[in-house]
Amino acid sequence: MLDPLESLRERGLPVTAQRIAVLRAVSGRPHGTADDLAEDVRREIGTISRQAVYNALGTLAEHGLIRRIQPSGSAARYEDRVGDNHQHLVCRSCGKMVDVDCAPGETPCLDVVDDAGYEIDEAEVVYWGTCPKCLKAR
Amino acid sequence: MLDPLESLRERGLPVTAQRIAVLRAVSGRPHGTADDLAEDVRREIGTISRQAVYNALGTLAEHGLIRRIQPSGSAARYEDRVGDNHQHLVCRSCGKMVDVDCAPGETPCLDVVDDAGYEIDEAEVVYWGTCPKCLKAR
DNA sequence: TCAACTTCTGGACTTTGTCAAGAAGTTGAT
DNA sequence: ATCAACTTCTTGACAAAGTCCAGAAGTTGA
Repeated sequence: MLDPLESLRERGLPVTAQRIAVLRAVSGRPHGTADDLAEDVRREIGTISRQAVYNALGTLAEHGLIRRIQPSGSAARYEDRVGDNHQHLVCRSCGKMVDVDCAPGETPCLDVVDDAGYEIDEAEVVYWGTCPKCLKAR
Repeated sequence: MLDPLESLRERGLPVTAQRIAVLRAVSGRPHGTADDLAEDVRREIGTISRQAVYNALGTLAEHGLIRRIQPSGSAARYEDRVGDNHQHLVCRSCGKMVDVDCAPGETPCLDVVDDAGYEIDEAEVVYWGTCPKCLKAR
């Protein structure tokens, strides 16, 4: 990914140690939860408040530097792969999440028969299944 | 929908007043949260514990009598339209959720390039946007 | 009617996240 | 380098959604 500092400057966001560390943490642990990331950040810069982590994640997501995913029944997760339209595959049994690429060029079912007057801006796809490990354990 | 009592019997589930009432409540309030439904149930049968509501919702969902949807940043919701592959459209601003039908016959992007060894059983699609009311309010 | 099993109740507890107020840091202009 | 204006961070309280547990009650099939 781009240099965190540059990424922030580019968008006119004030640069803080917390934001840089959070950005690095997301980069280093794709699909991490806010808690996971807070731990990583603490390992890097000593301490950070929970609120600062949520603030940073929220701001970064809002400005398109990271992407927030929230699968059913689990805390929100974050990743820095943005803008490439990949989707996610989640194990029902252990919660493990992996990236999947859709058939290239195909946007999944974006044609809605009746949009009920909504202005649609995003389609989020989550595939549910069982991961190899959990399949074996059955 | 089918008679609640019959639906439970068919699946060999013990029939309890709570389950019947929860099933009815889901039927009568599509996209309701556990709390919404608990209120409806109390109106019908007097009292029910929170745990019983969660138990019933969990069991019913597990046996395919209802479907659980969990949009980002909101409590889980339940509906009794099952088995017809419709999807959901959620307002980013007020959280209102409506059903949408995909182009008939098309299963959305179920061809995954690399399934990472997972056994995929469901693709969940959530459309994000702004509802007519919130569009007007801007 | 009875025994075995499952579910329900009630309360404590956990997780995930938000709110608010004051302290500290960041930025751009001087 | 310094200063004012603004934003962010810290701390602690709070809230929502759900889970865990143990004992009471209900359900089912024999």
